Amino acid sequence: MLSATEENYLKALIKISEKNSVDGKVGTNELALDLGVKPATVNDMLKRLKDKKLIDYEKYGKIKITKSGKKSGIEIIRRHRLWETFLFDKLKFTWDEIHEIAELLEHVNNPKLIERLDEFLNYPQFDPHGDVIPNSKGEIKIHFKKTLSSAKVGQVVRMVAMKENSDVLLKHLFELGLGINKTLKVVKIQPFDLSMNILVEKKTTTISNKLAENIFVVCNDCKVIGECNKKLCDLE
Amino acid sequence: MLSATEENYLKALIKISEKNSVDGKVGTNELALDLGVKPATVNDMLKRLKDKKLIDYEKYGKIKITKSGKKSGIEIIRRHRLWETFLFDKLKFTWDEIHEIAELLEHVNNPKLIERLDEFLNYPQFDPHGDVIPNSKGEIKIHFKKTLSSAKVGQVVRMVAMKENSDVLLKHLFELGLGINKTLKVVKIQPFDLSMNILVEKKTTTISNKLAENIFVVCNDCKVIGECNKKLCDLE
DNA sequence: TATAAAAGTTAGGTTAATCTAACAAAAATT
DNA sequence: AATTTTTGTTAGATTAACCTAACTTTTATA
Repeated sequence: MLSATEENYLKALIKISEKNSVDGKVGTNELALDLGVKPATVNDMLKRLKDKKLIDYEKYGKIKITKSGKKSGIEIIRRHRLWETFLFDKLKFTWDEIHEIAELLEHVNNPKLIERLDEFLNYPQFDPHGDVIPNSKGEIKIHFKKTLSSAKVGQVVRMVAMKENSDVLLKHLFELGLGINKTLKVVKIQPFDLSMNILVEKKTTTISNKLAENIFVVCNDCKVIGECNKKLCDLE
Repeated sequence: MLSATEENYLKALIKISEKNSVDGKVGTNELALDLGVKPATVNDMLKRLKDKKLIDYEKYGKIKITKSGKKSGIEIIRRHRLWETFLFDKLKFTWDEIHEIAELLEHVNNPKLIERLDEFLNYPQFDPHGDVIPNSKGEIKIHFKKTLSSAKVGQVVRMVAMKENSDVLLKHLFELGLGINKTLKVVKIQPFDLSMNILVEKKTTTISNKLAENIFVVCNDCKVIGECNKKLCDLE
């Protein structure tokens, strides 16, 4: 069993090591800064996390999350992103409101609750910010995010995010039958103004190039990678 | 701001003082037993709750919750019962599963979350166990729970609970268009076997006396009482 | 390479929430 | 009324999560 604090350390560790990239190793001060606590506090916690075999760590060395730590951390990320999806899709919160509330809900630890929530939300693959939701096995789909405007005729893509969260854009997309996690096919691109004919849920609509530039999509058949041995997203 | 532990003390205090009835006063050992901690632990906490003006308390005296304490406590009860309703109605958990999960979710403190959840659930008045859900002002509707079989012809009542939670009963009720928070009117009672003709959502159906004995209802126009100066329910 | 700066550690302290063991007060019973 | 039982309190510990202040190691740079 992990405390909410320990869970936050693992989450931060995954986030920072994604950023640092090269070796995925993290420093004490870096962690402290991210978590908003003092380095001395982090130092105490590192001992605890090491005892629980959630990190590899030697005095004055760098921090490296273990397989087991990563597994737990990804579970928290999964919970966070599912709750964000719930708050956005069902309770109609806006982009900027969901993170803070999900930070609280993510620490409610009940596996069946998360499975049922996933089912209720119809197994979403992306949260409202366009980030991948790890599946129940902790696997993460690697994907290549790009704007819809860069898609080719005939391609089937899945919408995962928007460049901005304005009400106008949101409403416009809704009217077109578009939204996060919706799949669409590029039917035709007008050479004159680059406007697109797309097929969404058996209905054909036309969208301007300007709109297409504001929609992020991923290809619809990327690989599932276990245990997060790759970056969470934005991989190129 | 209250800690989850403090919230649990207030909840327990309200629950026990409802039971003790007469003066609504509670003892240290009683509280300790309910919360599953030692009396010494409770004693420490009493000092803290007194400092925060959540209880009235003198050494060796009885514990009495204050207005402010009751207000907070009722808010926790509201959260708990709304989450239970969510888990039952939306995530399809059973009666016996919802309490435990709601015990965790109730401590997520975000007022807007609870308002939105309430709205999403369509402002339910009773949780799946048939207990009243306090409204957003902390007001509690006093009601007189009785079995549907005791209702008279012409009466309009609201279903609030069942005697048991069997799948068979649940499915049967669902087929009849019945369920918690549904309103129904008694159209006719057959003198021979006491079976009832009832009107639910513009549809008339017949239910046996045996079934009617297993359904708890309340009259549809009871008074709203502020600040919980009466028992939560089961008032006669 | 010596030294200054940055990064990391330790020692000692605090608060919330728990415990055990011993004690004190109140209530019940003989 | 005296005594026993129940109830409640205090003192002293523990653990998690935090802090400050002082110290040490590593890294960067003059």
